[in-house]
Amino acid sequence: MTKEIPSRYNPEDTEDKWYSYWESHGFFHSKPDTREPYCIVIPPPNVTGVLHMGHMLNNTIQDVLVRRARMQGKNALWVPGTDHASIATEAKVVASLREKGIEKSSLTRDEFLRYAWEWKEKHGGIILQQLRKLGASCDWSRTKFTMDPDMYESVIDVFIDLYHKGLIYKGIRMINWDPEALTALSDEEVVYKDVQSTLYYVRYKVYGTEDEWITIATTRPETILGDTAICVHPEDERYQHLHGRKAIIPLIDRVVPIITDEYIDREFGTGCLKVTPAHDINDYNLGLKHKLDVVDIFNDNGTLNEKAILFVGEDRFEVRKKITEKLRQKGFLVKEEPYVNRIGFSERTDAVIEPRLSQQWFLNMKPLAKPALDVVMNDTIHFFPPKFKNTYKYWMENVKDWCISRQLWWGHRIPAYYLPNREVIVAKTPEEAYQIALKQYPELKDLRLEDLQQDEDVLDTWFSSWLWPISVFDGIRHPHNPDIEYYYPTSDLVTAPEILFFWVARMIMAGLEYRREIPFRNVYFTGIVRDKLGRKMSKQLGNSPDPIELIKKYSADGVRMGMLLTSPAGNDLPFDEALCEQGRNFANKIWNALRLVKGWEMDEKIPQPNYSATACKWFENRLNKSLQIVEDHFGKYRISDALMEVYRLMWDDFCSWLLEIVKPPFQQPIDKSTYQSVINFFDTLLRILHPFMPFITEEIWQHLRTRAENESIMLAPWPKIHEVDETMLNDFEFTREVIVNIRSLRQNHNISPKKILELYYNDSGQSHLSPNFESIIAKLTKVSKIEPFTANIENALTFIVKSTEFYIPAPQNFDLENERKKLQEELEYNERFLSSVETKLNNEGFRKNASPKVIENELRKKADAEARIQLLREKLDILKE
RNA sequence: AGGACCGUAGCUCAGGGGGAGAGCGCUUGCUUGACACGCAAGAGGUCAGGAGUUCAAAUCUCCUCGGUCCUACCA
Repeated sequence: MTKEIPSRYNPEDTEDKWYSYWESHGFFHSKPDTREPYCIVIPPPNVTGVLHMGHMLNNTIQDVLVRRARMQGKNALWVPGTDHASIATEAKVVASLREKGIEKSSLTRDEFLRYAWEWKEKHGGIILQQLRKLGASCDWSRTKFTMDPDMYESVIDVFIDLYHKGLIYKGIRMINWDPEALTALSDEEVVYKDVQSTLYYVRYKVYGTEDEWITIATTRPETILGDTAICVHPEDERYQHLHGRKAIIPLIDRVVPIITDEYIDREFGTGCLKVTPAHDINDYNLGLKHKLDVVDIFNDNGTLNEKAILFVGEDRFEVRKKITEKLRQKGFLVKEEPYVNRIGFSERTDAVIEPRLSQQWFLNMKPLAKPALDVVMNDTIHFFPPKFKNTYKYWMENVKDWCISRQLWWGHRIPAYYLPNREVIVAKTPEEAYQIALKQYPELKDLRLEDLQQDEDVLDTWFSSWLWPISVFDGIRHPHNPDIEYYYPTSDLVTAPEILFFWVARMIMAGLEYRREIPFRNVYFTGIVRDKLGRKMSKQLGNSPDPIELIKKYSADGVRMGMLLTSPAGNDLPFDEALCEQGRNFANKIWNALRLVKGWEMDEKIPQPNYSATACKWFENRLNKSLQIVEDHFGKYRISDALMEVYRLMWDDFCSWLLEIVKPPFQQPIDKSTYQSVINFFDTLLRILHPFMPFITEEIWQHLRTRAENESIMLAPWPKIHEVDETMLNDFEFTREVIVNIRSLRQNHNISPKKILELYYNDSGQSHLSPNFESIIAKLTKVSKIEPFTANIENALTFIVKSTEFYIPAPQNFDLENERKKLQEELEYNERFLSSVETKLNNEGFRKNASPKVIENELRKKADAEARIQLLREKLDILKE
């Protein structure tokens, strides 16, 4: 009748078994129906990626939310997918081609893309495969990729639409150039680091003088070749005489104006700035303002071009060394000093970013940002934790236009077509562009389709991810299809605060622009996973454990629990393997609880003992109390707190208390009523635990009762909360304290656990000992009788719970001195406590201002303390004799 | 430089004006007929420091010190 239960839980086999069971039965699949929808779209990981600890955390949380929603009877859908990560993927493909001896430059665009797709098919699915190991209940039939044909088309449609709305434009701007990847980067893709460098002081001769000089300070002497001005502060007394004059650039002898601007910091260096509008954003702005020439001296790859005159074809860092030497030789270098400055690096290639003037496509963000700011500030979208609203607000109010073009091949190619007359047409296909061109420019009579040249660039990856919650349901191309209308807006988004602007903000903008509706109701920001030293886990540092190895060691359930336990929303998560160990231990504990319960033999004839009946009633209430707490935690997205509550309920209340109370003596059967209650409780506990530890809960749930084929705990209903009888809980708490005291006395006085004792209590006050609980005390502490005491008992061990005094006649000589000491300490503590309460009560201000409830509470504290003090004194008196 | 958040037990964190909490770790004792990945009992805190508001402050306000993160970037 019962399946054989192995003595040891084997997670590896079990987890694979249940995952394929769930998947093959289509339990993850969702389609629109009449139920309330619950939907999460996965933050799409890179196709190039492998699972790291950040993913583990993020996806575990999503799975918890989805599984719970599913059990709550909602139509739950978790949409998986990946993004194409243009820079990272292209870099990987280029590298792998190079290993084969193929240079990207020798390939046509189409040839290269064939290789890229090949690479994607081979390596792109790893991370989604790994998510299955974690137990992720994604609807795999809906797996999306940002370059799927429908997704691709959505991106192109949006580009065209925004272009026609006048929000997308092409312009020359100072952008962040990655000379290694040979592409522009957005501001968000640049990471600044402190770098030890040198500040070079270089003197320029003042034009028209024999020996008059002006000295500037720079960290980039190589850019001297692109200088088009020298700038000083208009009020700087040192340079008044130079206003309106000119200076000669060393080595190349170009004559440039000396201009004045209040932008200059007089304190820095010499208070004199060389201006290179082509290679520095601030200089560029100065150049615009003062109408300076722009001399761009760099090639795409960071080497110098012929405009530099000197060092043509050499790398910028080589040139820095060489020009410094040359300036020194010719007496232009006045001094060098060490200097720490912040330098931008490419997030992807780690190359030093070159600020560069370039023609790029931009998206005007201001009109999109305003409504997106409002929905967050007025809590239409909730942020957890809410502190991120501040950061969001700041960014949205200071939003800059988004550079959306990238000089790459892997990605969504910009649908812009250039005509021979250098005009540009934005259209979905070359044919369409051709037709428009004919209409728009009748003068181009001989225009042929082949004359149109499509823009070479692709779009920033985020320009596809920002549509994710809409495009995964094909809601851009078909705004009224059943999926988008049913699942959108999605429920929760779980992501890292690092991509608040990259992604979250932009999704909100896109949602409002294309659906007139928010994309999700709640955003849960996870913490950043750090190592024990507080460093962010990263591939570069090599301080991140391999999640798959962790799962092998501790089981997926164990790792999930480890991730969840200390991860309050938005806080950093200092990861420690010990947490996974704790998860594994917990799994072992539940497993053994199953073995215990299923090992019992049930006998319908025997009556239910009083202790079991009472314990079951208590546990029923305890369970509901916990459910209330868990519900509250979930409502606040406090997942780790919710799990901890369940953990303690299962381990402490269920295993350590309930099971120990109802456990029948060795090889004796258990009564039917208790047995059924315990099985019911166990069933409920497993259901509450299932979202956190899906695998072992399924395994045990299937063992617990005979289940039909097609049944799964995944689909079992989330327990309903019933009312809680607080008196019951208080009574049990009192009982528990009595039991702990007795156990403690046994240990402190070396009384064998097997020795039978007697327990007497002082019945004079209002006793807190409820008769129903006496049988529990008797069972768990091996006392033979529990009675009110009548006469003084000599040689008794005593303890006090609330204001009831308990006596245990000592079976042997106990440590009198020790006992006296403990009583004395307790007495002193109580006296101190009483005096603090009395001070408060005697304070007239307190009696006048405090609420009656508080005063009543203080009076009760006083009465309790007085009673305890009296009892302690009496006991001490007896012991002194 | 500007802003946000945070300093509570050895560690990681809850709590948020009226009796200091949890998990892990630690100590002690246990072959307790489910579990040593365990059972039981314990120890451990001037709630960072200072001032103020209040009858009452870990909690509210201000200052100091320390930490984390975000934004901007000075040649």
